[in-house]
Amino acid sequence: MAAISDVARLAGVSKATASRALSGRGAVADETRRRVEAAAAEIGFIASPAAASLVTGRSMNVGVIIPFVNRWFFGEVLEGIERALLAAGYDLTLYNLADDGPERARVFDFFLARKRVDAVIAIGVDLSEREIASLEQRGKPIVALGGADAGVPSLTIDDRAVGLLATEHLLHLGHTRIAHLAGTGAAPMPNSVHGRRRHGFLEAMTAAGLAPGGRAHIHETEMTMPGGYTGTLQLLGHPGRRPTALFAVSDEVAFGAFRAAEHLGITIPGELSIIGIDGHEYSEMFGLTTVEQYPGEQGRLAVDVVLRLLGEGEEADPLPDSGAPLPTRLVVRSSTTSAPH
Amino acid sequence: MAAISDVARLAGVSKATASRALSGRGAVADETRRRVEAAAAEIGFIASPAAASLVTGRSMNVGVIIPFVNRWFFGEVLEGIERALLAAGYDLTLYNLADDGPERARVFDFFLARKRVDAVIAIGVDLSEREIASLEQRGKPIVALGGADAGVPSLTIDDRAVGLLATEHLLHLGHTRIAHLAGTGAAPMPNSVHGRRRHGFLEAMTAAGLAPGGRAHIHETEMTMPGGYTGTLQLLGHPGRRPTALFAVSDEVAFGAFRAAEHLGITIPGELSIIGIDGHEYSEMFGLTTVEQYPGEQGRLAVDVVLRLLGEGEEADPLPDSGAPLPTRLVVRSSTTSAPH
DNA sequence: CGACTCGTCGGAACCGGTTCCACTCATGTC
DNA sequence: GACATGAGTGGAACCGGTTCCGACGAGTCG
Repeated sequence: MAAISDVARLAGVSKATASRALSGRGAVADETRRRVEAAAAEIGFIASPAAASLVTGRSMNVGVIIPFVNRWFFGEVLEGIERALLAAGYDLTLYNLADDGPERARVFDFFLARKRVDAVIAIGVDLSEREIASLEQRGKPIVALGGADAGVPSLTIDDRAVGLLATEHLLHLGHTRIAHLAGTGAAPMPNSVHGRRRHGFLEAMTAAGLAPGGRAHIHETEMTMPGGYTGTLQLLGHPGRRPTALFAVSDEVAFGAFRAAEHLGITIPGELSIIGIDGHEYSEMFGLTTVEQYPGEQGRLAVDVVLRLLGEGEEADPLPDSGAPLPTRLVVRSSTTSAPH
Repeated sequence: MAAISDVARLAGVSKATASRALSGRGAVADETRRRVEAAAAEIGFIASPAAASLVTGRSMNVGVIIPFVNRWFFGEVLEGIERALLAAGYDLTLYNLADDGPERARVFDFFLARKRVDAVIAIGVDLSEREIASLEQRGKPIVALGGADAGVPSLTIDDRAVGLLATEHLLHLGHTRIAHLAGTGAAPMPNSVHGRRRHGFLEAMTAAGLAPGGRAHIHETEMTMPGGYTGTLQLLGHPGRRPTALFAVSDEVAFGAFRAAEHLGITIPGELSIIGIDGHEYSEMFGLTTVEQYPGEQGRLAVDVVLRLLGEGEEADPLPDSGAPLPTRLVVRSSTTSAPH
């Protein structure tokens, strides 16, 4: 209701001075600033973002594109981003793009094309060249997180190395019959997160002289607990020599494997060792050995990069080693042990 | 880059007519409209939301306050809201307010007080009177979902009835020693979701003449899988006559109970029946009997109410039975069976 | 045939800030 | 004491739409 002209009148200054006093830009005498601030407080003045945005061209708002909110990794990233953005005075506009349906085009061509977001953070989505070009042409920085995007600053762990590390952990324990529960599309999409983890697995197995003949020991499944459950049932359910260790592409998948093993009467880690990836909140409860990553922190980092790209906090904090993969850590718990015999 | 004045010039009309043609408000000849639309398409005109918002006072943006994004119920609600809002041409600005820290005041006094959101949807948060007043005074409709908010339109299931229903299911199966894993704060906060479910439990037990003497059969725990795990260990871990049935305040808590039962060597449902609440995506995998609710649909409904409050689609769709509790459904699976003997 | 209605359109004000530019005045320098 | 310097301030333009109001022409009616 109250406009800056009201504040100016009450404080006995011009609109220009009132604006300078409240925004902190430009020179204003301390005494004047105090008067303006007092006047603003008195009438409960709150600046209209629309008006400011209209003239400055900046909306103090960042768009976040995310394929799921209900998967642990994505939820954590989102929380981390939200916190960091809020602290910097930015709003977060959420776009949940699960599939590549018509909504996706609408989001890019309408919602994101307008001058409503200053930048875009894309989590785990592969941006097409057209989409990237559309945003960059409008001067909107893009930061990718966990995707396989070329041409835009992107933050990601080294999924290949992580797959290698997890598999080597099992190899070091003496396992030779090791199965991998991969994410869907891992084989046909070698550059996806799933594909890179699968690659790390194969690399370690090959190096150990255990390259699986067929693909018998790799099973692709959805990245969920039920996916891990049914995948494990199929992997271990048939007779014959069973694997003694299982590398699950994510902790949630590993949880499903726990449940399947229970169902099949297989003890963990006695008859089956299981390792996952993520450092899921629940992994401790399961006693799951895992390679941790830190999605909340990754979200915060993505915001850092975005803000720098927007010209904020220029030299405040040092540049993060751009290009360097994000940190991970092997955490050994009770779900992995030496191979039987 | 391109402004509406450019479109107007190219189409050979005034700014006023161009605006009318593109926004659909006001009378414009069909032929003129086509010319304007062609001109807009030619130069890739996209209206600036800030400019429109400045004069109309509407931002086409709804704020959503949510305490967690990584709990199944909340994530599903968020997805439902996002989809519905997007379809209506609205943006969704996310505020993740986990605790009642200083951020909360900042969100209400700064972020939400500005003219940036047209309305607010609050999920599972108890709004203070001051917070409600602050928003309503600025003409911003509020819709509450799953909270215990008085004074604002609120959508919720009948948690007491759900607790009653779940407990009666166990009673009908002949169970008499029934434990309840309640959410934290259920007893001191009888109006919370946890409190109302607990109340339904007690009501059913009392009606069956089984009112628990002490509170031995109720254990409060965090609303997560690890919470259910440790809670169940404490509930069933000590010697003596164990409960034969467990009513978990949520499916996630129930999942934790499954894991704890496995750990204790208790078979389900042979030695322990378990029922949850939610209709969690994973409940089928666990074979969990549960009282389903439909958070995605609830989110959609909340958007319906908000849009109506904003004066959109006034009589398009009929009013939902305001005040009537949201639908739930008992789904019996393999985790519950008749009491032993 | 004059008056009136109605559809269509243009001019101009306006939303609420920010910022450029010009101006004043106190201070410092030679 | 003349002059450059710079902090502090006000006036006014401006961002890019929307909408009020009035004008104009065509069709209708008495």
